[in-house]
Amino acid sequence: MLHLLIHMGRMEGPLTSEAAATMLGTNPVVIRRTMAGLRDAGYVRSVKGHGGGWSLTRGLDGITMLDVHRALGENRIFALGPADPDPVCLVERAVNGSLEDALQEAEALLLRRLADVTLADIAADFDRRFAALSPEDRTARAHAGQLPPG
Amino acid sequence: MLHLLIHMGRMEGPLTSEAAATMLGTNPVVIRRTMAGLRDAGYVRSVKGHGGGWSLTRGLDGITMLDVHRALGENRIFALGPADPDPVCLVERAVNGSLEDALQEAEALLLRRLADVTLADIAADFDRRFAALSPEDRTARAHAGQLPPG
DNA sequence: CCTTCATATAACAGTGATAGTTACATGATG
DNA sequence: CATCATGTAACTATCACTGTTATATGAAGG
Repeated sequence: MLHLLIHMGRMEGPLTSEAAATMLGTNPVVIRRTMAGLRDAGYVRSVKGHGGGWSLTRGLDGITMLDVHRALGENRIFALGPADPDPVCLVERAVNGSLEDALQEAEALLLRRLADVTLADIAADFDRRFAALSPEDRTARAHAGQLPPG
Repeated sequence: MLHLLIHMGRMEGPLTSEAAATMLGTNPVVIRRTMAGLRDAGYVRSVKGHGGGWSLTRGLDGITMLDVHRALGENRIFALGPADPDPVCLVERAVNGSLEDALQEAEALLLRRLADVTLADIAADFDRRFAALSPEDRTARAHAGQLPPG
């Protein structure tokens, strides 16, 4: 999804769900479902009808990885977690306590890191990767629909 | 599962899968499946027949939360992750790069924290919680099958 | 108007991972 | 040799997620 937003930041005009679905090898309805979260959070806008589609409401430098993560409702960071969040057994409570301490520290660090990186930073990283390609590769990539920087 | 191991560390004799399943409100076969990982990693041993069951091969201070996590084969720490681990698209590669940087940092921190805590530490935490109970509560808990410390 | 394009959303089907269950084999104990 | 307990295969159930179909709504252009 980050992927799509960055592509959108480099395009003129809106991106249709149809086109986005083709890019990601999925279905337009799936795109709409997912983008709905980003629209509700105010990062993108959707327009119906001729010439419609999805577009950003702000620059790539105004959206962090954390923003996107939250807007997509992906609040579960870890695959681990307490089996029972409020157990009666004191042993279980002690287990949860230790586990949660560790998880919260790691989660806090991850969220800080995600908040540090804007989509513009990722786009700049793309530019570096593109510039590192040989001229032939650059041409091939451009023909494959991957726009060159600028 | 940590739960069970700590109970085992405070019991005389082995714990049957049947009893463990009752404790966790699940099925003996599920217990056997899960404990198999811990047995293969050498933290517990299983004995068949009369008086058989599961027992620890070492003290609770010889097992960390990380040990258990690894032995259970729970290698997926995060619910997040790259959609395509090796994409052709350079934008996707740039996204993966930024995401992986953040994830790896957080994962490394979490693993350090998990490795820091032994099951004996958790058991000690249990003791503190138990000691903090009123005498009546302590009696009630003991009758409910939750052994007092010592 | 009315056709076309595009999103909005509900409803349903497919899919994969995990948990639970049943069944049977094996081994240890008394 | 009966009983207790694990080992394991095979099947079912459940749940979340993805994909699909169908219908409604709204915007643009002729």
